[in-house]
Amino acid sequence: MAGKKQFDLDTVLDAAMIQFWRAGYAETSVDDLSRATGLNRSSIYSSLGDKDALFLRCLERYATRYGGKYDAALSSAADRPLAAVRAFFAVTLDRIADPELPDGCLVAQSAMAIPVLSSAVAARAQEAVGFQRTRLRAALKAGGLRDETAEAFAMHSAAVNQSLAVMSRTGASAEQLRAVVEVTLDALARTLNLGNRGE
Amino acid sequence: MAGKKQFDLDTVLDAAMIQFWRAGYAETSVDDLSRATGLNRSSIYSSLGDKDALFLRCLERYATRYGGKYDAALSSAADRPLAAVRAFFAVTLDRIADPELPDGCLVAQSAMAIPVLSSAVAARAQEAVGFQRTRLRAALKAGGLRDETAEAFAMHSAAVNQSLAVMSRTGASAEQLRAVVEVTLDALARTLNLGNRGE
DNA sequence: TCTATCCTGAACCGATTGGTTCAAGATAGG
DNA sequence: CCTATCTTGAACCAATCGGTTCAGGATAGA
Repeated sequence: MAGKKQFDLDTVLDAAMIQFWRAGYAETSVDDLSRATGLNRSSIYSSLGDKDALFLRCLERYATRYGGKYDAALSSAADRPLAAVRAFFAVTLDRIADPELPDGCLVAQSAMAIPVLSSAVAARAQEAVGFQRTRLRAALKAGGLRDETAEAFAMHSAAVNQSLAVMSRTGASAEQLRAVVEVTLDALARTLNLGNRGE
Repeated sequence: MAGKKQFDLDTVLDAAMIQFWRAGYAETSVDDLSRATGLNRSSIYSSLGDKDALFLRCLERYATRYGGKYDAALSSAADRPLAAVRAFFAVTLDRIADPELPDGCLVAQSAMAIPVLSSAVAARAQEAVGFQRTRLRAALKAGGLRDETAEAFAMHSAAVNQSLAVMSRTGASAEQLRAVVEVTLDALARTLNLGNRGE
């Protein structure tokens, strides 16, 4: 070894991720990334690869970080499915409420841009959206919902979760976003009660 | 007058609108617009203004065209609120199902890009999202919902409507999108029944 | 036919895009 | 101290960006 790394990789990746998150792939130039990370252009290429590779890495980082939180929120679904889904949405609402982070959602942002993304990036974005549906479906099944009902609610909840990203960018307040979620939670609560009564 | 217009304005505007709709503002160059419309670069500038003005015009066109359809769908809300809201979502689902048109939604697309749009365009996009909530709220109130309930359902329905744009871009099937909507419609149906029983 | 009007293609502008190269400087291990 | 390794800034590249200009062709009314 020799000269040590003169920047913190985690800090740099976070800065790049936030830049992509805020402005999107197309509206982020390598110069923007250089400014955001404080790294020189040539350092970005030598240390992090080209724009596509870096974006993919940021998408991965985002999916891993928040994917973990979503999984944790849903972990209690078998015992208390309603509270679990509420916690699921709280992950998104808390993230939006955090003034340190941009509004919106990097995955939703990328999903909207799929027609103009490279196939590798598009596939990864599509996969990330699919994961949300998968973890919701598993949680809802564990919570006692019939297969088709779980599937429908998983799809619906994943969609509503993405919609929060859109609405937050239009300046929707925290209360308004909560209202969006509450309608879904009410519907789930009634469906769960129906199932309990039926057995 | 002299030399007649050598292109059909409606056709050209539709082509430009679809280009923006598919690729978004940032990923659409004036060259792309030239190719999509068949018009020369200089013709675009002299006849339609610069990129910003043209985008604004396309956004206006989009909002007017589909705004009218949404209004028509909701017009029967006083008599049959559930059917009206179902028709509201059908406007979006039909549009997504149309193979002639891009997936997604120009308004949702623009809303996601608000942080990097010019203030005039951003304001217009924000306004367009607000209109959806307003027309839904008015329809739901006319349908007999209490003010707060109408407000919550309007917000929720507008959000779900936007989410269809995101989900359609990830390759969601028509049945999956219908499932997303059906959960919302079920919730509305039960809320409407509750109100009827209460009086 | 003449002429005013409109549209066309092509060239041009400076700025910025993603991407590459390289000499010079900083650093830590030997 | 010396050297191998890493980072840095700056220059450079071709391509494209949004935007402008202009000569010439096409057209319709007079």
